[in-house]
Amino acid sequence: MTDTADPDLPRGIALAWGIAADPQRGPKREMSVERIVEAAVDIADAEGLGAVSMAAVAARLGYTPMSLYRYVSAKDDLMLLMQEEATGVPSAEIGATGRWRERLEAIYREQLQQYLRHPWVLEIPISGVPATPNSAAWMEAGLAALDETGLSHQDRLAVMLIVTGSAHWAGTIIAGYLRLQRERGVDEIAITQSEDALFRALITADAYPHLRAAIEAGVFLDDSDAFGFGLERALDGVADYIAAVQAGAAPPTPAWQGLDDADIADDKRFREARKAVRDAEKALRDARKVERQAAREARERRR
Amino acid sequence: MTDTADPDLPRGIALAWGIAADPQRGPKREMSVERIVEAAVDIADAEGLGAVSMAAVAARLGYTPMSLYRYVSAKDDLMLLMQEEATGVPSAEIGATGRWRERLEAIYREQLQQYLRHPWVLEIPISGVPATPNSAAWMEAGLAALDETGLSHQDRLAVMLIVTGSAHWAGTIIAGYLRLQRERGVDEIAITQSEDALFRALITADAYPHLRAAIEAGVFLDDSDAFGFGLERALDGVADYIAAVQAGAAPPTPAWQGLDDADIADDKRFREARKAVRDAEKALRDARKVERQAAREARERRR
DNA sequence: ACACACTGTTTATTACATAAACAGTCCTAG
DNA sequence: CTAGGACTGTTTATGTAATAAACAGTGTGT
Repeated sequence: MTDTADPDLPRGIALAWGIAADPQRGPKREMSVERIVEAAVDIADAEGLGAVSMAAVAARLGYTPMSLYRYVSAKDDLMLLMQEEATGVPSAEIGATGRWRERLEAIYREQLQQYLRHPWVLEIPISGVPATPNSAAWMEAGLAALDETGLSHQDRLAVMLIVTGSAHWAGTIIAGYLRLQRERGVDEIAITQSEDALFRALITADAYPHLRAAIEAGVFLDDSDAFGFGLERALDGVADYIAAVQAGAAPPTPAWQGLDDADIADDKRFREARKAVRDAEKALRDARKVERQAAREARERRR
Repeated sequence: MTDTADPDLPRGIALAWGIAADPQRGPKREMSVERIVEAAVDIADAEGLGAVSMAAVAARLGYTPMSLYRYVSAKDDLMLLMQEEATGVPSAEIGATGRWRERLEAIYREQLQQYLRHPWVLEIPISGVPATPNSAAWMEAGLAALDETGLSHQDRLAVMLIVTGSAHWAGTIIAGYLRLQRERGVDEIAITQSEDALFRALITADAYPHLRAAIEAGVFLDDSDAFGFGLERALDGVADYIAAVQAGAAPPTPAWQGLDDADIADDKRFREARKAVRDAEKALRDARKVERQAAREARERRR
């Protein structure tokens, strides 16, 4: 990794892509960007984004606050790397099985899961499409799923915007409830009940007749998956649209000109690197399998 | 306004509903909650939420920072009131004209407009359904529009969640671009172009074939309304659903089994499995990094 | 071998929320 | 009609941030 980093590339993005220049002289580094990010993510997972201060991260690693700035140019930089770490990559299964709809649903579920595992990601402001490897991987997975539909590239992107938006929205609301639970130290039922009570006290039938009727019907005590409902309706609509396009209503831009890595596919080092990626994918797949198994068993044990 | 405020009602919410007790003795008040909120909103509109400090608000009104605490119990309180102010109420036309679909579209448009007028609202974390008069008014307008559909109250709420979620998501992304424009002092075209260039440099066809193809097709230079597309698909799906319900068909409500590992997060074996997954993810990320590096070098060597 | 790029540390500055104590104002109970 | 005290806006103080600047030690390429 001796590249001269692009001078106009934001430092955080360069780090995320692993194309930041590493220093050659001077004393050995004791820390690493990875360890710093890991510590920061641990803190955020445990105590929220607000608890992530440079001092707290440094303390967790046993250093002084200022030392972190040798690795990360500013807190914003650290946040981008934390986001990238928490975003993760889509599971390999998504790319393998099923039709476009199932695959998009799987992406939604996995993204939502990531948001609930790391709810603080939702607090980081979005500035344009994130130009990092992991977020690109999610987009890639979605576009691959939509390949069979024959939609235009524009439409595919718009559909992916629905999926990621749904996950983001669901994550935002659900994480809000989970935060309330944690803050007040009570369970979900207590929260919904006190919320319902508050509404009953404030929402009068004369000022808000329809909302009041909904409250009376107990909608705020209901725990059905309203977000899943929303996604299903949206995908129904997408299916309609695809059918219409395929019936010849709108112009489907033919989308698939072959990939151009053919020119380096015979390069030895590249082939090795590619094989390593496949192996790593397999290892991840296996680890996820074990995780699911452990989750099942833990639930079993709980009962 | 001499009500004894509910003791268990959060002060901010009491203020929002105008049922907070006003003091009876002592010197005349020079300020008012309204003026404070107005000043705070002005600052946030002009310079972002980050610029709203107690000191800044006080300065704008010509007072010292601490004086605000006589009117607002804490900054969180002020934020809730700012949010309520910025949320506003739906325009009168929405309740008067059109079928459910047009009315929901109008709500979406107005909500999005509010978000773009006051983008800082999107930075305020959501905790449960906001129990304030103005947000209740938006919900009321939506439920009223859905009255004619004959859907269950649960379904109506779920549909409203789609509409508000769409506005929120669109606002989040668009506001992100507007912020970039303001920060860098350039126009929209410059932003999308530099973003497109960044993508072209980072997204390779071998690692992200579909995404690369989309970039080649110019999707990131395209300025069509992808969010409007998303809402229309979703409402298409809602229309299908309404038709199915009215035809008496059993509505398909898919129930995914729990996403929440929260209940077993303290299980030792599960935690270990989860850590293994994270390690595997990291290994994959590293392998991908090496692969990209190898691809770059292979191309270099080829020349 | 030595200059100097680099390390982690120390110290200082600035900005913020808010607690506590204060002096002046004016309502209301006696 | 007056005194007590509730209430006003202010001053001062405390604790927590991010990060700039200067520092003394370390190891590498020339």
